[in-house]
Amino acid sequence: MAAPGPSNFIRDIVLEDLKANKYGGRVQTRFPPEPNGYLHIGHAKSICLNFGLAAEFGGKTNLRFDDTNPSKEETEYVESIKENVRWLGFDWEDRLFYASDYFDQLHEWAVTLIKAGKAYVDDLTADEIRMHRGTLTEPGKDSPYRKRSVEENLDLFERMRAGEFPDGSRVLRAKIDMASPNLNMRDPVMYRILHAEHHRTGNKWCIYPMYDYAHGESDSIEEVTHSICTLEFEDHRPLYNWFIQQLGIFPSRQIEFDRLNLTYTLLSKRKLLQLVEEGHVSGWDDPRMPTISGIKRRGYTPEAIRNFCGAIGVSKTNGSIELAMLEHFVREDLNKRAQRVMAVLRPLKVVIDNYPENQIEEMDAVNNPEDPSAGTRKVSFSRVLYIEQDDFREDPPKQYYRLSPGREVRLRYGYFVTCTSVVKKDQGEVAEVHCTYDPQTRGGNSPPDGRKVKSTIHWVSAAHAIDAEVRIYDNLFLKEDPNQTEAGQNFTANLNPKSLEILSPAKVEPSLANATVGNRYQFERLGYFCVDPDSAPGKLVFNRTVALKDTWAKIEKKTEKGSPKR
RNA sequence: UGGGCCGUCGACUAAUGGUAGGUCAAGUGCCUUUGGAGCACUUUGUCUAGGUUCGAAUCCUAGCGGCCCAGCCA
Repeated sequence: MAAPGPSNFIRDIVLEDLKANKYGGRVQTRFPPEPNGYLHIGHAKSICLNFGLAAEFGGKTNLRFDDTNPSKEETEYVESIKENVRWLGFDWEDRLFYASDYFDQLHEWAVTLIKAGKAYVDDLTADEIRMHRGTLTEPGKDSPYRKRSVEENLDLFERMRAGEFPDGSRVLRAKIDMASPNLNMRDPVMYRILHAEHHRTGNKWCIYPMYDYAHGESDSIEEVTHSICTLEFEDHRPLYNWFIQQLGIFPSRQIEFDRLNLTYTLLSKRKLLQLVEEGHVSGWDDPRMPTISGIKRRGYTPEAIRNFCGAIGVSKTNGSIELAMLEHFVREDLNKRAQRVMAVLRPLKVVIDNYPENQIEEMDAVNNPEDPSAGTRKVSFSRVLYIEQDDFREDPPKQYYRLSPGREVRLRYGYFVTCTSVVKKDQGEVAEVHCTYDPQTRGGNSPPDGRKVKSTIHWVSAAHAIDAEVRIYDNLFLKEDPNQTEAGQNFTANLNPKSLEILSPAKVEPSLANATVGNRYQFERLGYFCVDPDSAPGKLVFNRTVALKDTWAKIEKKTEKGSPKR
């Protein structure tokens, strides 16, 4: 048993069922992805819910691939899904299942239903079936094949299975009610003919069960007690229950919850696939993608994602979580664990004129103020440094506390420096800044006279810094709801052309020389960054996971409205 | 327009007929060798109208609004 999980209505139901001893005190859940794409943060919500709930009550969670459609499913996807679930920190132990494990049983049950007069082979074309289905407001019409004898149905279904008929020529349908107000009950298709190779069963089958026929039974076979799924399957529940009742098999209880929506992001496997296929992103694991692989590469931690999933709750209202909520949980987690380091993204040369030409000092820097056990390290200080271009303004606006002519600031763990002059390029652009330092402020300590400084900025020693490429990410989409488009456009019209900005060369402190892929750091005053797999020996590539909260950016944005900037 | 589901601060979510609370966001102040972090404080909410009740976010009725369903996809 684990600690109590976050309260929600599904947990309440489980609690009630436990109290009523409904399943002999058992809690069995499952996470049932279709292996037709990569998992995304929305799936993480479901994974946390299913695994979390079972763990809390000493139950088990199965990983089951709902692989009933061979034309869309691939082994690459099952591997990525297994890896992602594991990375998130969950373990299905020996309970890895596939709906395809149940194809024989499902087929046998289909025969049972035919024998009971509850299923029939229909020769209508797909178009004809659609026309017979009726509409939302009008009942459907019975297929002319609905009254076939059991013998004929058995014979035809067997010949479907034997491969006698071409794709699409016949289907097996449940015989329920063509006048049902619930369209799912209007004689739904159970089996279709698909002469396609399945990623696991190969060419054994040329008929494949529909999800609606396979899903409930798969849960039943696994004796899943609480079958948790998203809202759109609510209308399907009566159908799943119908099959279970006709067959007299273990009744799992289906409970539906709202799928995750996140502002500025798309959570649809189909659309994510489109982004990959059309090359709008570099792949399923592009750090701008909301896939587990993408946010992992971006530098998110499993803990942050789990905390997020716990915090957003579970309900049946369809809403959209602000992206800021997700970002909060990465910052919260990384703040505690990420080592601090100094890095300059857009370098501006600073010369400290009164600092001895060949002198180098090793300054002590704290690795993580949130975690004293992380210790300290040395950083080299010298006469020529780089600071952030943003940290200098020749003509500082109100409330800008950083370096500007005549102003003194602290170089973190270095010295107090005062800007004395500026060297410009022909175009008037600032090429370098000259300063003087106060030797009495070594380590960045306040001088004996008690002089205070309004700002502390980061720096790297020009002679010691190493080059790196830094990738800055912004939202992939410009609109809160990427699906909101004008007529004739699709969501790709909302793509943010500036979602990726590459900064190179950035200058980072030399302690980063042996950073390895996946390592996460806080670049002081900038944000959290991690080493990208594109890195190679001597060529570091960092992804910005998320920026630090930026009070100055907020002030600047606010004043920008009223008055022109600068 | 048939059926199903859902409406609580800007966002998400609690309150299970009895004080509308939490998180994020926003704002203010304190603190600070990160304009980070932390701490303190503040603003804003029960879709509407009736009804039941000593008492309603909660129960009932009627409206209004949103989402889903007419794949041989899942």
